[in-house]
Amino acid sequence: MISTDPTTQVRTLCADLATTPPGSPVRLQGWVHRRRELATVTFLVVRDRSGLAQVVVREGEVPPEETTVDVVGIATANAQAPGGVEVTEPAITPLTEPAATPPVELWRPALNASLSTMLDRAPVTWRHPAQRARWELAAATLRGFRDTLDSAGFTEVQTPKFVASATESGSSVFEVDYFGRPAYLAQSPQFYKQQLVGVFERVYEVGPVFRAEPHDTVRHLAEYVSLDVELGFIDDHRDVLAVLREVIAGMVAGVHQHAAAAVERTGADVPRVPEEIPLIHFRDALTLVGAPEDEPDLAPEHERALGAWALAEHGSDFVAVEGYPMSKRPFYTHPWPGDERWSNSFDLIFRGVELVTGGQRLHRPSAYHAAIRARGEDPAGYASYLQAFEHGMPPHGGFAIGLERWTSRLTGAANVREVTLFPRDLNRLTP
RNA sequence: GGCCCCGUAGCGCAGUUGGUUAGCGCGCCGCCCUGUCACGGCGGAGGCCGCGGGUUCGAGUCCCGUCGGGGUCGCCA
Repeated sequence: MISTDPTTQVRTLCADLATTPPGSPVRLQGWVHRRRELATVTFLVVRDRSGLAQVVVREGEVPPEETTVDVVGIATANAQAPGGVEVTEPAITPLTEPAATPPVELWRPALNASLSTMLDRAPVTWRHPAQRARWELAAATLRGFRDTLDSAGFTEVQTPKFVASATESGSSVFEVDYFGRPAYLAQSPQFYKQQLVGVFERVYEVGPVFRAEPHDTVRHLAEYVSLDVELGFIDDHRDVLAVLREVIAGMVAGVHQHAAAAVERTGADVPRVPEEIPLIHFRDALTLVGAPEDEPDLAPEHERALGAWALAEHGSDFVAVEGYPMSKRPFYTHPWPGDERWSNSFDLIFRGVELVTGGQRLHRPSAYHAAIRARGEDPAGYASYLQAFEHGMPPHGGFAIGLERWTSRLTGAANVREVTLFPRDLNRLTP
């Protein structure tokens, strides 16, 4: 006896229908992806998190596209059905009111909508299977990131996003009203992750950071996801680079392991991570790209040139640049031993875009006092942060990866907004 | 923020040197079609041409402003 009582029928995922024995009772739950109404039969394509399934309706109305439905029927083998199995003799129960016509044609293989439409209609446009796959790549990346660090003895931490002072790297911050006094949204977890190295030795954090910089470009957001890592008992920044290499390899493994279908759907070009990421000193990088030798930073054009060089010379999608000028780095940056014009810091360029910044930090309290005074500031203003160093800190360092930049390079998206669920930028605060 | 380009129907677009009823494809609605899979056929509805001002007998079209979108540079993850 086939049960048609929805409360007693176990749910079958659409993707599992193809392997369901013919004749079995099944229950699908999902969205009406598309109706195809013919003279004597209506094909109802149901979409759930796993994929699509075809339901054959011989009589009665089918709710409009995007309505959520519960379908109880029989798995039936049919050579004409996509995947070879379809659901027949269905009892279709809408789970909500008939859905309003979607603003875009979600059932088409490719979503034909401008970026502005995608973003304005994000709650609906993300439903498109190809669109959703982009975020699945990000989610799989996060799993790989966490798996790698968890198994290397790191502790995941969560640090405050309300902070008392706006000091750090000088980038603009958002001021908020914190119970009547000014506070700021954290532009990075830098100070906290360092303090927690004093507790856990090795920490990482996945969380939002906030930048009030008026950068209106394809690779800037006012809020983005930062993958932060910090670890103690290192010799110098190259130990940090070695960890970064393992973390990136773990992210790539995570994508392959958890999002193979999304890779195929998006056509993502998942990089191979070389055993040794090509490493070049900042001053040599300037020479290589033909920039003036007193240039304090690499322009986007130079980063693209370096990316092209790494690919041509080393067959690598990645290149690390070490030794950035101290003058361009934050006060906690450790100088290059023997030549204090340079720093023990690095950037990692992925396919021509700056993906990671990291390096060795100062760890002696005396060095912090000197560095802060050298910037014309009073160490007293950093008292709560400096506690960690005064009470004993190991040599340490770390890095931060921009998630959206990673996924945009992975998918070839021209704009980071394409791979951000609900982007926040200069003009956009909704949806 | 500087510079360049763009705002026309739900979506994607066309619209000639300024000219009177603003078009196309898809979607949507109705009817038809023996199993489709981007189904197919016939018909229909749907637009203050982003907003404000100006030039002109006349503006979707030209000019100014403004808001929004895209790109690029500075800067950054």
